[in-house]
Amino acid sequence: MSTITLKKIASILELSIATVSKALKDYPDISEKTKTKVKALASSLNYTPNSFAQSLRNKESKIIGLIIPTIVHHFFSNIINGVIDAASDQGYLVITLQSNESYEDEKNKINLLIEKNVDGILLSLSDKTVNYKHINQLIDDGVPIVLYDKISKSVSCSKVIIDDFGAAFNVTQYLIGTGCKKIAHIRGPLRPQTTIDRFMGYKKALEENNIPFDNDLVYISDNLSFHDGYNITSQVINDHDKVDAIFSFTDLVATGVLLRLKELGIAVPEQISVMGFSNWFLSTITSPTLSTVDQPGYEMGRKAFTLLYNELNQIRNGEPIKHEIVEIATKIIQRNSTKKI
Amino acid sequence: MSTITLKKIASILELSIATVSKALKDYPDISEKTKTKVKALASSLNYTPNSFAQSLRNKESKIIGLIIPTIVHHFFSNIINGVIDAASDQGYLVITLQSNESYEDEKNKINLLIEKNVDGILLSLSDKTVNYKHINQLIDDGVPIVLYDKISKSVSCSKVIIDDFGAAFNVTQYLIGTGCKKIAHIRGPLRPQTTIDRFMGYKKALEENNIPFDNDLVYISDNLSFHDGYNITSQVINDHDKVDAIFSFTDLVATGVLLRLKELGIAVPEQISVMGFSNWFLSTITSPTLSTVDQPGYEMGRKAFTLLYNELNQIRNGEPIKHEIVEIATKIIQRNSTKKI
DNA sequence: TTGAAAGCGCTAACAG
DNA sequence: CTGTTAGCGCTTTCAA
Repeated sequence: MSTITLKKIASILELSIATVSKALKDYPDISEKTKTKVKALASSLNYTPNSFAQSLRNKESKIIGLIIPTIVHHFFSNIINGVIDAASDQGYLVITLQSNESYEDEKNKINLLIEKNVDGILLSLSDKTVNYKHINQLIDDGVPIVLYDKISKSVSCSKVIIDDFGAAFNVTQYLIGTGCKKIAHIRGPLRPQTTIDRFMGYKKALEENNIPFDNDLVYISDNLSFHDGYNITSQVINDHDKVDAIFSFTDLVATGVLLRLKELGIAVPEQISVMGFSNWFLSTITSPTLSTVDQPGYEMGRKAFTLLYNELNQIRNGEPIKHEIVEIATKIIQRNSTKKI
Repeated sequence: MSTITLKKIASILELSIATVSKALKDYPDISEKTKTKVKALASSLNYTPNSFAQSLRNKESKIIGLIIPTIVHHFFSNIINGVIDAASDQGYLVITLQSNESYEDEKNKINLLIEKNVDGILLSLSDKTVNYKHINQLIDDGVPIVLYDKISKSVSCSKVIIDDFGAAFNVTQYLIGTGCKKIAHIRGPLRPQTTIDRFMGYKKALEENNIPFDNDLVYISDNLSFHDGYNITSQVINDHDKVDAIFSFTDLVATGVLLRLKELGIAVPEQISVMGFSNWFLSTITSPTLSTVDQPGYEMGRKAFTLLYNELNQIRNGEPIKHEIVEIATKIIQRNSTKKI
């Protein structure tokens, strides 16, 4: 494909490059006649502007970077999908990179993106990231950035988060509403804010319902795995009498809970209600199907892009940049592992 | 960030832009002294070359496009991951786009990528794509493209495929080896080559073992869904006596099979063996766990990029372009839904 | 060993 | 209404 350039079109039509350029962009100061002539030739020649030249002039690439902790992951896949869709609605393309929950990777991937002159970055902090110099550096350099899902309060930029606290609060409230009184909680590792918030929501709901919080009913799953759920369930049953609900901070772990309970001959939900979190696909095919919390990843992705897009526009218009923090609401998906109200 | 350019560095050091450029790239005709001086300043100023200018000169973006039928999908996520990893090993970044299994989307997304001047494209054909003009156009235009997973024989370019025929053949052979004699097959829709190949592999293995092929034992799942598996199992049991194995062309459907068999009180694998295909995560948490075929998505992604990269190099070196067709081997994952040999 | 100059393809201010 | 010109930041040839 001997590439078509404005120059080529100009020379064929015996016009100047500038005129051709303007004609193609419908500048008002070009006659209709030339416009149609130029456009006709351009489209028949299958002209596409050279994006490098455009970017070089306009100082924008119409490409954004997306750094995701783990690509092979249902929730994050949905986020990727939402970001790509929302971006493409505005004519943006997205370069995706994976941080592998590693601080080093996170820094390196950010650099790669910066070197490619992306217009902005969408980032979910890795679990291991504890200092935010690299992020603050970006912000100081004027690179628009929005944090999604795993964020930090000590970084000043736009953010999109799931309302984990509220979600866990509602779940616990809901379990209590179905008559549960002794609710165990399987929480995640101590670090990420999300698992902290879910734990706090659980605790708060107990308190508001005058159920004394018992720390012995809280178990930690470090691996977020099916087996953790399985093993912890054995412990729960061993340690306590009359537990009537287990609220797991993620579906996969809850799936392990379900299996272990079935093996132990404990009826779900009659004897023990089981609640997951995330609404992964697999929660629809366990037996019984798993009640859970829908985390709208797709919507989160869309929203994250939108916030970035807003900042991009503010910059373009020379307006002051307004950071925005958006909480995405979750909703309880009631299936067969919990009692009806 | 008042961006640092070669010009700026040059003026600070009172050198010419050309010298600075060459010093940074270790040209042999620059003195060590200036080189170190230039490099020191550049790194202290945090200089990163403007990628647009570079691309404009070098006519390459070091970005490739990846068109994926469905982003939220375990197998495809793995492919994305493999592509991104392999690309980043060679300093390439990847823009991901989704075709939604739509012919129109496929064409549009390709255009977006072309407009961004990506160096090459990785594409899995949508199920609805029946004519290949747009692809052949690309190839004629000299855009390197490699097809992965869902390919077409009528397009002449590099390709990476799963050996579906061989995989299904091996599965069937394996089932026969465990003593199964009346093996039902749940196949996918008529169109995509993958489901055809799996069906053909099944058939061939029966023939080679002198088991007469019976078309009544072949069922079609149109939705690739859990419920299809569930419902078809009812039919299978209803239609036939003594079926001793059900080989489903995908895990999700097999999961439905397992549930229905359990409900019917049919022991797996004692009475009926169940075999899936794809080794999705969910096959590890069914009960019993599901024997299946591992489709190495990650490896496929890596390989697809590698083929593209090879072509890119051939072009750069002015060599003739060699198309390569690679078949990725699968392996049987033996779990508890089939009898041991 | 260094630098001047041309040019990649496009845009936009300005002149005619 | 059209064209000239300068310049975005970089690379590379050729001259000094």
